[in-house]
Amino acid sequence: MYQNINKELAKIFNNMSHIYEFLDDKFRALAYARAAQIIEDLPDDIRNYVATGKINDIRGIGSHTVDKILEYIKTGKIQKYEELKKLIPEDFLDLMEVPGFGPKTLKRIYEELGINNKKDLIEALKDGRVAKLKGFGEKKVQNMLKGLELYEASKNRLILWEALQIGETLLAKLKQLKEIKNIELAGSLRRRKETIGDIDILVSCDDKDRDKIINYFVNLEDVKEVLAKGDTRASVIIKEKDREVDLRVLKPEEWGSGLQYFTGSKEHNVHFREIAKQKGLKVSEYGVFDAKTEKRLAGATEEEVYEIVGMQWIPPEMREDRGEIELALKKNIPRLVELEDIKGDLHCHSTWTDGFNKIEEIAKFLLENYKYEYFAITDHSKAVKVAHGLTEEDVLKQIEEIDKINKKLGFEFIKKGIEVDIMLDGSLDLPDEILAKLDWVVASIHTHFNRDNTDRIIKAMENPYVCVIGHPTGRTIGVREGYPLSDEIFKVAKETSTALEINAQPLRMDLPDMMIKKAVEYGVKLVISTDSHSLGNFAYMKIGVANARRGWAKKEDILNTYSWNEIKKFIQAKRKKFGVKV
DNA sequence: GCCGTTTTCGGCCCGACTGTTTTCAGTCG
Repeated sequence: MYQNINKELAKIFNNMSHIYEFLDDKFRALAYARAAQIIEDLPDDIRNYVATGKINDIRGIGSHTVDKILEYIKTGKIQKYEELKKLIPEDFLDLMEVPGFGPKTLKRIYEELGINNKKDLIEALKDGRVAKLKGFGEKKVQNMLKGLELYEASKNRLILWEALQIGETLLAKLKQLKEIKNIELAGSLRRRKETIGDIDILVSCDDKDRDKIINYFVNLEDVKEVLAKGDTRASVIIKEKDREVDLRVLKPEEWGSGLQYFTGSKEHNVHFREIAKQKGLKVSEYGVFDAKTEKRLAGATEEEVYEIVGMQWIPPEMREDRGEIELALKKNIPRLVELEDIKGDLHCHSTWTDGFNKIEEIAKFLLENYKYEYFAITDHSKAVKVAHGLTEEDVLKQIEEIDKINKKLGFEFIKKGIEVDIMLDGSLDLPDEILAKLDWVVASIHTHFNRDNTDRIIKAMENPYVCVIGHPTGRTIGVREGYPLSDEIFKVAKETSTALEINAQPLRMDLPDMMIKKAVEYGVKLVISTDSHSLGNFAYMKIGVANARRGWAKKEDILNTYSWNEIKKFIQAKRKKFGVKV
């Protein structure tokens, strides 16, 4: 059992990258930034890669970096980093993340004004000393102060769900302009990252309509402040959450290359362009060109942009440079799961515990608003006292009620389920005789978040009646990190025919994308669930599917894309394996 | 510091905007 060290190591390499930027060694800076990103993205503790020797096969991590990783594992320190830190004021490492505070700017302030901390720097910005430096000026200083203010305010990024709401609202308003030919959300929002910094909107139109569209955008009632406004783009701060929204305006023939470029990720684009370059092509947001003749070869659609570089179109959710480019070159991009594939929601709560709606109400709502074939009521069990969890008797009574409602509906729309609690020792807080009477059993951890919970989850998976592990890592985005888990859980999930949940609550998104990817590699079945506590929550399915796609999950990896009969086979197979009554 | 079907040396994605200039550097995405 271990505490994953990838994050701390990535942070160090990221800081080293900043220091090299400060020292004007931008290519070393780039190399370290890449190494940091790669390490942060690793699905496993880096020590496992060291132990198996796989560390030497990772593209972007060379021998010098490996040496530093080994040094860190052995001593808890990296000598080179300790030396580098002495070359830059401590505060500047964080400051370099602030818009307007680039390495050159900070260095000149340091060298010419002798300022080496954030407090003095703010003072010098305010009293005019910085503005007097050659090449600086009043406006630049104001922008730096503004950047600092914004940085402090937006340290917490928006969660995907909030960003999507904001983005789609703005999209709807812009769509009213008939001059707009194409429109899409771009950036990390289009890739459906779990947290979003800025919101990017892309439109295409004829040249003559550009001004009108940009002016319409910066004058929307949602806009609090205009940061920049040019011929091809505008940046604003919107009132809601003080968020930056960028609008880019493209020509119709540049739509594909522009959308590809502004969707990112940066790492994906850099890799993509490198490959294009090797093939004698030059890619920019304006199109794909022959590097020699400058002849324009593609750009109107994303498909043709990827195709001319010899690749399949890549779904935005995969564009993180995690191997998707290699797949696309081999024309092996999988058909990822889609919202329309989902046949039911297998985790929700009713008024029996902490939900807001009665079971019958939920059933009618889902029949009217979703094309689901089934859904499961999975209220809490008795250990969850704050939610008035169900006792054995309560479960039996709820089964009766569901039977009655199903009879009224004329078919078995509602499946009888439970979200049973996993105790500290891995046992469940309801007996097997009760679980055996239910159609669907979610087992979840709601206590002891500060320990490695691999053992508890494995023990729960070894219960023949547990169908799926709910929100497996227990994380809350921006609030609480998930508890450590070893890869053993994927192995045991596969062996015991237990599914893992992709919980779609906006603050959970649990499993996280990289663990979904790993589960898929292990051949583990997944269930995308909203964990709804009110009718509006069922809409979260959209971001659950998005998260699954970020983990490269296909339709067949997701259990609730199957009919109930097929799901029953999955459940029965597990019970058979454990030799209990099917 | 990384990487290699032209390379173990010499490259490392590309262009717009801003503020400061009067042709450009720095920053950003």
